[in-house]
Order: sequence, then structure tokens, then C-alpha cells
Amino acid sequence: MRITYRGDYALKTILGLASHSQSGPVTINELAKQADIPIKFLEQILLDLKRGGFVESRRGKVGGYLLARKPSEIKLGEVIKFVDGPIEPIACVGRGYKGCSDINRCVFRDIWRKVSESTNRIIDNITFEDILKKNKNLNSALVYQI
Amino acid sequence: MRITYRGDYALKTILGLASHSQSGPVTINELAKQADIPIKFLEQILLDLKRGGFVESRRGKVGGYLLARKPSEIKLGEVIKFVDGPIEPIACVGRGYKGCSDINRCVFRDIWRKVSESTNRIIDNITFEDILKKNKNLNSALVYQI
DNA sequence: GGTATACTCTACTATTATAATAGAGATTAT
DNA sequence: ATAATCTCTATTATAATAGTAGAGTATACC
Repeated sequence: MRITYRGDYALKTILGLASHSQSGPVTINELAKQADIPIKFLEQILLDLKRGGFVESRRGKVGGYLLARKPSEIKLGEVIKFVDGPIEPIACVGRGYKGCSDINRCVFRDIWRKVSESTNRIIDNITFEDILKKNKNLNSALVYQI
Repeated sequence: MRITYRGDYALKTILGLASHSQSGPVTINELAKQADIPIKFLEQILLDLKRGGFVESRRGKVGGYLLARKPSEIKLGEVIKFVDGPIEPIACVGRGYKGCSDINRCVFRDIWRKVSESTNRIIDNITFEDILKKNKNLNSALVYQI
């Protein structure tokens, strides 16, 4: 698995929307500025997230994006897998793989499967509500340090 | 993390050498044939593995490659990290990363760190002796099935 | 109804990593 | 000497990634 910029940006954007989930829609521009993401790139990512059912949009003036579901109902794993594809460290782990002749006799495949499973166990057990809370703690902790 | 062909080939090659660890050196040609790896590509990989201290070579006639250490003393994680680089799913997890301005306030980094740790826990706990045994079981089981 | 503000959609492009391929050179057993 | 083998450097094709560009569509508000 490799988290791309696209995936990283998607996560940060969902988090950004989650932190505004009470107020109205947030514009692409604001989201881009907040997370330091190139605007035109973020446009594409948001359209993608919309197709994935993670966000909704409002057009025209006073438009913008908002979460389609509550932060507590969006898992980190869902988002990153939707955007960056399956999290397997190597393709042969996936279903229906035909690339290798002796796939059923491959010890390595079992190992990479275990890696996949342990990764999934982590990322599918964190919601954006969890992340939101952690984030607030991190930032307030930093304020008190100063 | 992403396991490349290079990394996958390296692991299969070490396993191939481990299974011949009693007899003499094995030629690149034999190794390539056994694991279905392009010869010229394998040449490069083996030179790399030699620099990494995993294998030794004998030149000239009756030459070839052999393991530099016992299979029980080579860990899967060592090899794959040497060949494919660090196993972090995203660069910001690594030491001395400077790409992100607010790295210390990033919740996601902590998550990817956990993923890295759980992956390492798996791959650093398997030696090529373990893999060798598992492989024999897999193959003999298949024979009995038929 | 015009206009500013926002999202929507498709096409294009630069850079980099990956996965090889090619060929000449060096070493050693016989 | 020579055949077999490893050694080293350069080159290349393909694909993924990370954007950039620009024209189009919808909506609130005056």
C-alpha cells in the first residue's frame, strides 16, 4: 500500500469538512487554503469523493461542500481505499489475481495477506469523529505548551 | 509500502538459495529459471543483495551464488526493506521528514505510524528458515491432494 | 434578467519510478 | 586457451502520479 498525495489530501479534506459539520457548506477555496492543497487538484478529488458518497455539494453562490454522512459514520479505511485503491502491499493478495502461476503454493502471499489484514484492522476501526477529537487534543496541547 | 517486482524477486531468490543451502553455489540462470525472473534483471538484484550482505558469489566456472548467512538468521523484513526501501505507507512517517509544515499536529501521521509498526512486527518476525518449512508443507500438501 | 460566485467536466502535461534490456568487461576451472 | 560465470554501466519503454488549463453549468441576489 502506498498513500498518495491524492489520498492524503482526501483525508485532510474530509477532516476539514468534519470540523465544519455544524455550519453551512465550505468552499473548495477554503478547504484548499486550510490544508494547503492545489485548488484545481482538490476540485477533482472532491468530485471523486462525491461520487463515492462521502460528500455533497451545493452549487452557485453560498455553495460549497459538506459531509454526506456524520463523521462518526465515515471510516478512515473507507476513504483511503476508495481514493487510493486496495491497501494490499502487493497485487497478488487481491481477489481474482492471475499473474502468478503457482499462486496457491506461494508462502509469501500468505505473509502479505497478514500484513493487509493487520492494516485493515487499524484503518477500518477509526472514524472521522475519533480523528476530530484527537486533532482537537493535539492542537490544544500545543497551545498550552507555548 | 508497496512490494515491487524487484522486492518480490529478491525474496524468491533468497528462498531459492535457502533451499539449496547444503549444496554448492547456484547460478543466476538456475535461480532465474526456478522463480521465472528475467535473467538480466536478476543479475542486478543479486549484485544488490550481495552489497547488502545477504549473499556471496563465486566467479568463473562452477561459480554462482550462495547465502552469506544461515536461513534462520535472515529475516524477511530485512531483505524487503533493503531492496524496496522503508515500509512506511507514506513518507511523513519516516525520520527527519520535513515536507509538512505542521507535522507535529498531524493526526494522520500517528495512524500511519501504527500501520508501519504492525507491518514491521509481522515481517521482522519471519526468518527464511520459517519460510522454507512452510513452503515444504505447502508443496507436499499439494502433492497429496492430487 | 444580469452578474458574481461557486461547482462540474474533460483534456493535457511534466516528472518520476519501475521493470526491464543491452553489451562489454573481469574472473576462474579445466 | 576457452568456456562458463559473475560484474558493471548505460539505455529505454511504460505507467502512475501530481498537477494545470480552460470552458461549461447552476444559483443567490440585486
